[in-house]
Amino acid sequence: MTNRRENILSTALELFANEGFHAVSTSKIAKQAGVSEGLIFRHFSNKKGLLAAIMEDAEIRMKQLFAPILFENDPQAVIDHIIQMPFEMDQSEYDFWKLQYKLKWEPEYNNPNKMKAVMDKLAWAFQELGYEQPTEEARILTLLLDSVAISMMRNEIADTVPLKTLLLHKYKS
Amino acid sequence: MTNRRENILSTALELFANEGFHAVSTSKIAKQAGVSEGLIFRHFSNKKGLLAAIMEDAEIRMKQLFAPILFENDPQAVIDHIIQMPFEMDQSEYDFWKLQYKLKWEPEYNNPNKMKAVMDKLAWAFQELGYEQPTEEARILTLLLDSVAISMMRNEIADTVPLKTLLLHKYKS
DNA sequence: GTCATAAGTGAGTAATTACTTACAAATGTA
DNA sequence: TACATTTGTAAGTAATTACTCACTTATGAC
Repeated sequence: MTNRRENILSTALELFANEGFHAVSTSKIAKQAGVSEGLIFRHFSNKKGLLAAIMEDAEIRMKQLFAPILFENDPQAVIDHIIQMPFEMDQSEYDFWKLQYKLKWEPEYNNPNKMKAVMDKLAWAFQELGYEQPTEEARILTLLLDSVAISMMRNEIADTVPLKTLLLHKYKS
Repeated sequence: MTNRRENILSTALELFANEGFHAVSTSKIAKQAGVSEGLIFRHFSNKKGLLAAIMEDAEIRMKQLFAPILFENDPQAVIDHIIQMPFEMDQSEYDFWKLQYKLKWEPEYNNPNKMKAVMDKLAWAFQELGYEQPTEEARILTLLLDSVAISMMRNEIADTVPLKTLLLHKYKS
């Protein structure tokens, strides 16, 4: 038998990401996951608890994703790696990222400190490479790449290759 | 007597922007606006109709905001003007912009073509100034400035001055 | 002043909401 | 085998939802 708990988590992720937390009812999640509605509350106690469980999984995944960057000690490689991230994002990960970015609009889930380690590493890289304002450069690049990722998920960018090429070129030492 | 229709529109804008369309009930809007719930449906027929009315007002305002840029014919002034926009955004306009950006997550309200004229003008400016990939440059700058605006509204940027200065410097011919 | 129209209310409505509870089936452990 | 625990269900619940309806009040045109 398929793990029903996982089933609930993944269909809730899909629905929350695409329709929004408040727009999706527990009854709808249960139907789409093929389980009884009560089971959601057995496993997660709350609708918010369900979201919290999804976000806990997400936090682990985020740390895994950014770990290679934090361990990199070639500054140019740090920058290149970060630039490439949105372009390497797989379609199957869209729901995951959509939910992350959407929840940034809910103050209780928006935690900019989650990205602080990455920002600091980027600032270090810019400083190593002799940029005059490494902190601001790091902020600009992370902000830009967030926007790029979001825009890609919305299919607003027909051909992403020239964008990626230009960005890598702009940040080439 | 204060115009009750306007009252509904402005409190709905505030609530939709800060809590989300689905998270806010018509009963809550009515209470906060100090009107009967029925009046909302007299004026806007639907909850969605209320949102549509807000968005119609918004479209007019957006056009007014971007008009000066579209009429500008000094390419460097176009770029400078666009860069400065998020930094000149007043706190009183936050709800307006929050709603615009939030609704981009709902496919039926996300219309990238709304910004096409501005993007084209920016691309023209970059071309005039001899940039090698004006289209991509325009895309990058608009994406970045969206992210900057959003980040500012979330109070994630303590001091915006160095950011603005650096951006103007980066795009100085 | 008269009368049509617009603006506004308050008490409804059926449907849906998140969540509970009593119970059954499955699973692990000795 | 026996039995405790976990996993699962179906049928509830009270509260809230978007929306309607019968009615009153205000406004403007003549």
